[in-house]
Amino acid sequence: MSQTVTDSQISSVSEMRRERERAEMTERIMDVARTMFVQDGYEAVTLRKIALAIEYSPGAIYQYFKDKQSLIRAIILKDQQDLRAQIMESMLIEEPRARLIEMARRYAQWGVSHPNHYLLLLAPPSNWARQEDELRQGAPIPLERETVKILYESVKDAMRRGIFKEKFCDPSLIAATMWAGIHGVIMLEISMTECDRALIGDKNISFEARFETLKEVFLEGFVKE
Amino acid sequence: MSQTVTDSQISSVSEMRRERERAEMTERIMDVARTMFVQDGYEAVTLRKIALAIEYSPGAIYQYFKDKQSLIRAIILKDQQDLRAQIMESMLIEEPRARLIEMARRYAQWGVSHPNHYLLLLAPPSNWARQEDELRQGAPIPLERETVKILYESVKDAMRRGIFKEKFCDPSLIAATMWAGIHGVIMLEISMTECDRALIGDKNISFEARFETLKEVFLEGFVKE
DNA sequence: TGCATATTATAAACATTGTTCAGGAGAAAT
DNA sequence: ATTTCTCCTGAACAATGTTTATAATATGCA
Repeated sequence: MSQTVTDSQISSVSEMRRERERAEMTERIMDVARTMFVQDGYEAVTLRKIALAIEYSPGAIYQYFKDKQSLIRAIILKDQQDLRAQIMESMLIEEPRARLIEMARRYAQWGVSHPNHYLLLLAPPSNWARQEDELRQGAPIPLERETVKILYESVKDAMRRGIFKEKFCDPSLIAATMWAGIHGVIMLEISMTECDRALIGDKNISFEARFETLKEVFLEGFVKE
Repeated sequence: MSQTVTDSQISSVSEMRRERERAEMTERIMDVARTMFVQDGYEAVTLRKIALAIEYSPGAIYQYFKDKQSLIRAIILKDQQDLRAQIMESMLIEEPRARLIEMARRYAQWGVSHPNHYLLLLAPPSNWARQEDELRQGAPIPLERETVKILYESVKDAMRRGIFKEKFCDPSLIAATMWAGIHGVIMLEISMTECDRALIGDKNISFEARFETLKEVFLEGFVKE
């Protein structure tokens, strides 16, 4: 019944143990599922395979997760705390340009090293029902989207300090465009095959080179001087 | 047996009719499937639903398409001839900057108006086996990727005419970065929900505004003067 | 025409998914 | 000791893509 909700009134001691064992089991399922997911993507995470790996029956999983979608979401959500932490670290940088660059770099690097996570976030299967929470007005920002918010705030901050050319006066537009560029570079790296790359020039362009170029363009395009 | 291969030796007249009826049936299946696909994405295209719509049994479809994946690929491939034609039209523009801008605009507009096609191209389900043809060296460029090639050629042409700043000397890098940006803008439009948009600023930013901003940045960043 | 052959559609099955549910086995609480 | 609650299982269900034996039909040819 109570899925992720931790009952605040914990009385007896055995109840605490149950709660702990439940958490352990939840984590165990997630770990097994994560391995499959990271390796082979969403379809590879089969409830029966998980059940086999943890030596339980398929139905048992439903006591810990509402359905397959929730399970994957839980995994991604957890892994994204790492992303959020990484992004947050770049907030320590004072100089607005350097901070934005660092944020972008960390974001891109996370995306490239978590391709399946990233793909599922940006292009979820069309049969995924939207979570109701996300639609509700005034709901807390879903963790998986918070990083975008942070980027936006940093852009606003940078604009306040007047580093952008005057013609770019809308922080939302700047942030959106920056995000679009970064996202594109990530996708280029994630889902482009050797064949695709050949089309665009024989040379082996590294991810870093592409990121550097994007950085240059955005600096020359957005930033003063 | 012979799937898409049209036998070159057509002798009798009735054989021609069969061939024609076969083509008609193929198209009929594709049309029904396309409607579902455009509306609700890949998972919505159910062989049984198609069979119901065309009033045949599910198995019948397998005489016209190897499997579901081939069917969808055929649909996308066909629709992309339209994209290719659109892109090609911008080749008429002589002035390299204007041509690149026009190409980008047409590409982006196609993507936005064919979201499911676009998503499937850029982020195919992880269980999709790569077609062997695409891997083969020296194979003809798959139609779905040809547009990227055209973009690349136009960038090379523009560079030959010296419109880019000297620091950007690799056409592949420029093309890749441009494509990344355009792709990002498309994805922003396609797979961003109202909730996501709210995070990045309250205003309702239109797709056109985002495209314009990207154009500005790239012009200021890449192009001389 | 009559027969052989090739094409095509069907119905039924199969395998694999996610998911549900009745019931049982224990532990916990009383 | 009895009740209650939690957890797990095994079997089932529904929906999917896909295969196959079989029947129907059309074609080609004598």
